[in-house]
Order: sequence, then C-alpha cells, then structure tokens
Amino acid sequence: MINRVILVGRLTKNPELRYTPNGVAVTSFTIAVDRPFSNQQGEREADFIPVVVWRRQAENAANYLAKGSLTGVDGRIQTRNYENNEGRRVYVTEVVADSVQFLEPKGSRRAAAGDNYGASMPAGPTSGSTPNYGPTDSQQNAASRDQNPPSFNDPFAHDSKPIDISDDDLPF
Amino acid sequence: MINRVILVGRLTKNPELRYTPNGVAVTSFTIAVDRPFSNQQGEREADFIPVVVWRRQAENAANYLAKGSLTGVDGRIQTRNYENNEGRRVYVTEVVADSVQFLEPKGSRRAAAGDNYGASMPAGPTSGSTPNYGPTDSQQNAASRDQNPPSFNDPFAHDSKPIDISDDDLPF
Amino acid sequence: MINRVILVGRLTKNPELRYTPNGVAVTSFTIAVDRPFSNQQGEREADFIPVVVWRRQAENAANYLAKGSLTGVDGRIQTRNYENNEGRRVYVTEVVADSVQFLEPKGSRRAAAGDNYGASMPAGPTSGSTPNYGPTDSQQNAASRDQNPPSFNDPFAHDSKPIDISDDDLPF
Amino acid sequence: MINRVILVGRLTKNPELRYTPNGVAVTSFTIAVDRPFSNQQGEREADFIPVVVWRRQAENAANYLAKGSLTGVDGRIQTRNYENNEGRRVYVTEVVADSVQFLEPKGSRRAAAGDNYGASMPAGPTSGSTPNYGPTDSQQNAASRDQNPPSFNDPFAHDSKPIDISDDDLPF
DNA sequence: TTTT
DNA sequence: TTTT
Repeated sequence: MINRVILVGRLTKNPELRYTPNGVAVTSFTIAVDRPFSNQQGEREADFIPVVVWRRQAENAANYLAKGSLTGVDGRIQTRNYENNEGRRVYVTEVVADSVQFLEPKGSRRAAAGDNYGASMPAGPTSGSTPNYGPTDSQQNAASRDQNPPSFNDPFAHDSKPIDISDDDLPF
Repeated sequence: MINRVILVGRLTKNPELRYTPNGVAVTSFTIAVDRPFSNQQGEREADFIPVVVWRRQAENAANYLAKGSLTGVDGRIQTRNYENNEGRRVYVTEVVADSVQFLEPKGSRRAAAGDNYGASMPAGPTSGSTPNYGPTDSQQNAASRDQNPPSFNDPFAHDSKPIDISDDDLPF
Repeated sequence: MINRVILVGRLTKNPELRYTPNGVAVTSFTIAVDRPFSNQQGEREADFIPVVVWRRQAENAANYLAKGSLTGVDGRIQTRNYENNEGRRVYVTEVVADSVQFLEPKGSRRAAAGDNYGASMPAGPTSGSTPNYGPTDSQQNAASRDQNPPSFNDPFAHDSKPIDISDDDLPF
Repeated sequence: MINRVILVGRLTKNPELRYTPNGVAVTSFTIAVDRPFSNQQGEREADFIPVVVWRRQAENAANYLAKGSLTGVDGRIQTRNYENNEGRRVYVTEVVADSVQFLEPKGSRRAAAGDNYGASMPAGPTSGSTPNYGPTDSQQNAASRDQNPPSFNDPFAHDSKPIDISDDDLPF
C-alpha cells in the first residue's frame, strides 16, 4: 500500500488557517499546477488541487505562503465524505501534506504581497470550540520575517465550512 | 510545475472500459489504499481513489485487472468540473494514470484465471461513435472467478455517467 | 527541497540485518526494478537499487522479506562517501526507506522460501560494538508467522562492510 | 514495477551538455537537495544527486539551468556499471530525468540574464560523430552572471569522462 | 471559485 | 555481485 503525491505549483489564494474544536491548527489552500501539454484548443490548462496541512506545519504554511507562492507539497491523497446541510453526501478528494516547501527565493513576493494580513487577532488554540478565521500573531509579522523561510511538515481537512473540520479528521 | 502520484492498492470493483464519441478507449476504476495508521477509534481506514487510464493502457487495464487486484499506478492528479443534469457544477479530482502495474504475482487470482487474455476485444476505436457501457466478457467472468475478494465499499459508484466522458478530457 | 523515491520491485537476495556500534538496527538489500522498455538489443533490463532501512523497520524488513519478494519502498535518495581500506574515496548513492511494503500476498513465497533462515543466534543490540550477522530470534520464527505481513517504516547504510555502518549515518 | 524519483534542489555547477557518437544530446548535472533534519553534530547536510537528461530536454536543460538554479526533476533511478581505464568495474547510480523544471521565478538569476536564450545552439545531432566537451557560450557567461551562487562541493566531479557516454545508455 |  |  503506497499513496504518495508530489506537487509543485502556485497557490490560487492566500492559505486559510483554522482550528478544530480541540484547538488543532489546520491550513488549507489550493495549488494550481500547470499541465505540461496543451488541450485540443491549443490552450494551456492547470489542475487546481486542494491541500491541507495540520498542526505546526499549518501555522508555518499560513505564515509563509500567500496567493501566487511557488510551493512544493509532499503528501498523500485522502478521500472522505460527509453529509452537507442539504442532506446530500459530498465526496472530497484532497492532498494531505506531510511536508510543504516554500520555493520562492528569499525576499520575493510575500514580503511585498502582505495585503490583508494582520486583520483581527485570533482567539487561538486555547479558545476551544470556536473556529478561528483571523491571522495569528506570527502572521502579522510574517512580512518582516520573510528572510529565510523554512520547510515544514504534516496534514488534513478541506472544503471551507468550519463545520467540516472535526478532530476526527486528524490523521494521527 | 510537478504533479506526480504513485499508488499501490486494490481495485474496489472491476474496471470499467468505455469509449469516447471518437472511439478513444478509457478505463476507470477506484483503488483502495489502506492508511498506514489507525483513526481515533483505533480502526484502520482506507482512501478510495478514482483513477482513469486512456488508450492502449485502458484496454490492458480492463483485461488484466479485476476487483481486488493489487495494482500500482503512476500518474498525475487531474481536476475538472462539469454541469450535471440538475444544472449543478460538479468538481472531480481523480488520478490520470501514465502507467498501470499489475502486481498480483503469477499463479494468483486473475492471472491464474488468465484464460481469455486477449480474447473478445471490444469493437474498439474503429467502432466509431457507439460507447461501450456494458462489462466485457472477461469482466463478467472475473467477478465469479474471484478467489478471495476483499470487500470494499466504493464511494465512487457515483459520477460514472457516460455523459462525463468527452473527447475534451483526453490528456493529449 | 524535495527528495522522494518510490520503488516497487524484487529483492535480489535476502536482506542483511546489522547493528551499529550503538546497537541501532539497519537492514540493507538491493531491489531489482525491471525497466519498462527494451534496450537496443531488444533485451529487457533492470535497475538494481540499494536500499537501507533503520530501526524497527529494519527488523521487520529482515523478518518479512527474502530474495525475490515483491516489495514497495517509499523513501529518499541519499549520497555519502567514505574512504575505503585502499585510501580511495568511495561514493555511494542509495535509497533510505521511510516505509517498506511487503506486497507478496499472504501465504506465498517466504513461507516456502525459508531456506537458510535460522542459522546462528545473534548477539543482538546489547552486544555493543560487534556487528551482528546472524538472524534474530524473530527471523527464525518468521516462516511460521508469515500470515498477514505488516508494513513498516524508516532508514540508512549500505556497502556491506561492517566498518561502513556508523552511528553517524543515522538519519535522525 | 515502479521506479519514480522526484527532486527539487539546486545545481552544484553548470550543467554539461555532450553528444553520443551518434549525435544524441545528453546533459548531466548534480542537484543538491538539503536534508530536512540535522545530523548528530547539529549540522545541516545535503544529498548530491547525479542527474542525466537526454535529447531535446538535454539541450533545454543546458540552456536554462546554471550553477545554483532551483530545479525540479521527475524521473527514475538508473544503475549501470562499466570498466574504467584501470580495469576496475565502476557502479553508477544516477537519476534519468523524464522532465526537468526550471523553478527560478522570472526576473531572477539566470532568467534575468536571459539574453542569449536560444542563441548559439550547439552544432547538435546533425554534427555527427564529434562530441562536444567544452562549455557552451551561455554556460560560460552563466558562471560570471551568477548573483548569489550557493557554494556546493560537488562529489560527482569524478566519473564524467566522455568515454562513459555511449549510445547504449540511451533510455529508449 | 482559481496561480504565473 | 543481481530479481520474476
């Protein structure tokens, strides 16, 4: 049994950091990967692949990545399903990252791209059952710390409704 | 831009071979890959990953694989979307295989039953515009010959309406 | 920075389990992977890839794998170099496995292949600085326990001289 | 049988473009990939992985990559051996690239210096039997234009004797 | 609902 | 020095 995915592409939007009811951090984003060939109309297309990252790596990803960031992901494909509010079963296929790589050379993009970072302060992991949508402290300072971005590791949860993020989705 | 997926797991059902309106063969199946860890309830889970294979590989996969076959896939993640008959946009994430490996050692399962290999090939690309929706002979026999079939609950027993398969989906 | 390798092939020989001076288990083997194409002489060739596995996974690999075993490896490429006894610098490129998968279906091969397993008893991890060449207790019983082989994880060290295996080679 | 490698790292030197006696282009370089952990002395290490690329990709790699270029490689591990001029059998493990990705964002390093892209292409396959051993114009300039060249100690500054490159080594 |  |  082997399940391994490696992606290099660009984020379609800023990553979203949330917390499960138990306070576990999870970041999700979509990575656009251009296809190496053109379609029958001669156009270049891309695949838009949902990625989730858990725990410490979630917070790193939220700090160091932004819309357009060239990013590497090493992880696995996960499928899950849930019943939505219309009683319909929704099937989700996403990549759970073991490791996320910030491939943008130092001093580029993110340092300049710091648009809407630094909105409301987060309740944080200790806040219990209320999902957290704001940036963390460290996000606020991210632009200035952007010098030598680290690599980080781990995985799970997508489809942006907070109710979708459960501690049951924790990979381990 | 890198998009690479490697999977080893077992088919949840017999593969389905179809043809696009232009007569291009495409086989789809779901591969179940056990997760290497247990969930919070201590249960072993699996991911059920939809895979498609095109052209000659499609016909090979349809001939050599069956429900339960241990199978390797090397490919890429593809996302696409289409409007379903209810006018709703459906988003699909699946693996497009570059290569499919039949990992069942000889003398086992399907290989032991390897009587009709190469027999009754479907009318194929030359048959023009009529897609082939029924199971092939060998598929039908495969199910009954299956010695120790793992029982998987295939979550992708949806979205396999023939209308989904278009020549526009051809990878190249 | 991404370094990921996935292999499925067959062991060319039984795996070799050793211990570093500090008693850390390390297993090495070579995996033969057939190339998917023929050479200019129309012959099928293979690549013979050295793999190392560390710690608990080393002992599992030694127990469950044997010459000819169909095996999956998920790991990374590692390069290192050392000076051999002729004062020559030797460059080694090998795969360090994070995870090793026994793909042989239960009850096959190994159960029958138990040829020279169960030779002299090993001094074991506690024996300190003397590398251990014999099979472990658990290896002796391997043939009888072979029912549902597990998967296992981790990595490092090749080129069979015991002096090559140092605690400095530990990946973490 | 699966043999898949994905690497993202930086070239230790400019790539070397050569031609087989039959005029087939082959480029080789070493890619340095930092390890995601520190060794027992708390130092960060890297793996130095030899890569070869054939045909059109070879010429692209030679044109677009230079020492220090952040580069993605998707390929397979190849092992081969040959007898060196001392009559000794030399074993080589290297990555044969199916695809090489130039990951340096535009406006940086080599891309900024992208003056002579497509200029002075080597005589190439049509030149017949004369291998090209010297650096290309663009390679020579690349070294001097290199803004912040990482300094890597390339352990594969050996075994690049032209005699190693034979038409028998062609992957297909 | 998509990136450069 | 190689596996099926």
